[in-house]
Amino acid sequence: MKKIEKRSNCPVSSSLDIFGDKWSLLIMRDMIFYNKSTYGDFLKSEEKIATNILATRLLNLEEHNLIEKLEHPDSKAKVLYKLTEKGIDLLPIIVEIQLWADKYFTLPDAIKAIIEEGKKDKKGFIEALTRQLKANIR
Amino acid sequence: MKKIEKRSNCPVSSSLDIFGDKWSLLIMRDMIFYNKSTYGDFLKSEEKIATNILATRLLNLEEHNLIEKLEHPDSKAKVLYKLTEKGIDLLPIIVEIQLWADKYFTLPDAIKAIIEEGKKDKKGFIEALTRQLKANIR
DNA sequence: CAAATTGCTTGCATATTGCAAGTGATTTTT
DNA sequence: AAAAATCACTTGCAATATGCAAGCAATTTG
Repeated sequence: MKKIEKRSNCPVSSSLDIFGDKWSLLIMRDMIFYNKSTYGDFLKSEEKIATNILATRLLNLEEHNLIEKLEHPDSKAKVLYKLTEKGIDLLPIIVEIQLWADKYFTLPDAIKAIIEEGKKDKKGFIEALTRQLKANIR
Repeated sequence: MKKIEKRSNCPVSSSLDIFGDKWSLLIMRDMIFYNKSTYGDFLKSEEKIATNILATRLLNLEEHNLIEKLEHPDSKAKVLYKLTEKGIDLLPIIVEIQLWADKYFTLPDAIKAIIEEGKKDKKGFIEALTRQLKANIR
């Protein structure tokens, strides 16, 4: 599969060993904020991930238990990718990235609207969304 | 130099376009938490970044104004890399990564000690360290 | 003033990413 | 029930990024 080498015991380094690439957090964003759950959903994202890269990233996320691969209830042809608690717990990181970007980039209004809640009440927003997402996986 | 293509207007995507690789946040960690400021300092880090990679990452961070390259006060042979406000503002992201790692990895005690403060009073810790770092760049 | 240090650059091997075109298993359409 | 479309990938190959080792010019140190 993949060679997973841990560069050090530093928490930042160890975390980046798992999701420190250009795509993993975008997949997690898709699942957390846009409820995407199938291979096709991810392929349709604005950033246009290549299909083979998507496959390897999904595998990696699954191996590290950030997501789970399940049978899709609607069809045998589909696969359901589902967030785990460990994956949902990346939300605070993603929110902080959004807030940083909000401070230093000019963002489209549609996106600013999504961020607005986290800006006004970060803790509350993260807690509420986390609770909602975790309720969904039980 | 480098081809910088913005994949989309998504804040997460745009941010990852800048620091979404395996090394950039480690350099920022070194500057924020360990007061590293020279090329040699970064090379000495536990993760053993290759010298050419370090050079390109520093250039990239500088181009995006996360760090500044200045004359070193002690010696003309040295270069001083200094955090900018934009760079210091990555601290909340790094702290959230540390807290996530603390939850899901077994970390060495020495590192747990550093994280402990952020765990007990995240907001206070981030604010205090941010203030301190920003005081240093004026 | 020779040796060491500092901050890189250069060349080359290996690994990762990206693109385009399949493929086989289902599912939908006719 | 056959044909077409959808779905989740895989495969081959080119382009790019990473990693390793050596080299180098400008200081600085002994």
